[in-house]
Amino acid sequence: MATTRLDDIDRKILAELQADGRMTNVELARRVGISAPPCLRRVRTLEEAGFIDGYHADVNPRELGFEVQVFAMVRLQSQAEADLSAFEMRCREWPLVRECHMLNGEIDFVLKCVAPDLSSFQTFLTGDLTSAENVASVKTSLVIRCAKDEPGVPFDVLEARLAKRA
Amino acid sequence: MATTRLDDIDRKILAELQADGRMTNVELARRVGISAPPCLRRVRTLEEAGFIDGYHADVNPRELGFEVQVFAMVRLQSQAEADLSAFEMRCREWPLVRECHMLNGEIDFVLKCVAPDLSSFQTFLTGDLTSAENVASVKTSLVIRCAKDEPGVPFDVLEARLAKRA
DNA sequence: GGAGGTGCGCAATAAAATTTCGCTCAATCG
DNA sequence: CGATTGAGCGAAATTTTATTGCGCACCTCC
Repeated sequence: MATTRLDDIDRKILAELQADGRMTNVELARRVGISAPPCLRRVRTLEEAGFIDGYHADVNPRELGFEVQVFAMVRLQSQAEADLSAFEMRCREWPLVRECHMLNGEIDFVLKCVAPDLSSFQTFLTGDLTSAENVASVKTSLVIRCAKDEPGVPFDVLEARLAKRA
Repeated sequence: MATTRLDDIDRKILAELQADGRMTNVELARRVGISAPPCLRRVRTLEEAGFIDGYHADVNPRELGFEVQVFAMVRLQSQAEADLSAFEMRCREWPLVRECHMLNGEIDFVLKCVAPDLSSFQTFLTGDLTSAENVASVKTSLVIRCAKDEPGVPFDVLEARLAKRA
């Protein structure tokens, strides 16, 4: 496997586990059409090879009192690598920042943040983010609602591409 | 539980499953300090009550040939509810769009997209997104790198708040 | 101070995960 | 060609987990 690409069964495994990460190995094996032992071996291999980075429960922030979700568009004064890295490090330390992506173009970073309420977020925004070293500007937008949230891979697109190549 | 809030054990369960969604119930029970049967009952209850929306394997898009990730900032011509909904519906149908959030402010939606390569993305951008009905403008930014990606709830913040209130 | 409700844990059972091992297929090598 | 070797499968056996069925303890509210 180290040398080869994934086969159909591997891709099915990934698709199934992406859709339901708690599926039992027995059920998974049944769905992809092999028996349990080789199925488990494949899953382990996929994990070790980095195709699967981990498994997580989707915990609903709103239900736990994090009513506010915000996207923050950040521009820095310096885009030198050391300064970019320094900013990323701060983002990792701020618990309200859940995602931090470096972008090309005029915006340097987009952050996805959560907060219990608007006032908590404002405190973070003015006290931490905007006032952090090297931050030139921050534009924020509240999330009004989420129409789709399915991180990961569109396996239907992947299969279509492979079919074409074949 | 239907009436009450979560207790310490419930929050620990959520934190553990957010961190590792495939943990066995036996291990989970050990970590939160109760025996396996009541632990499993609590997990089921949390699932049914909507605190846990699901479980997913993190499948690495790059490893599967989706080299390009893009944030797209979309503005519509009409923000009437029917038009907003119509746009959201299209996003749900586009497999390259993995997330779609409605925002306040001048940008109406932010989309997180993936694609096998730049050319595929451009095809989608010009052929589907930009040319979709009611779309006024789309600004895109390539993701250069991701410094943090931990969707969900910052349980440390949650615990700190609860401690204060107590 | 008992009835009803909530939630725990022990014990038993069912199911799943994991290990072991022999088989098959196919590519490779004499 | 036929033997050899490696990869990968699956049946069977074993170890762990998940799940069910109770009974007990602890509250709360009459």
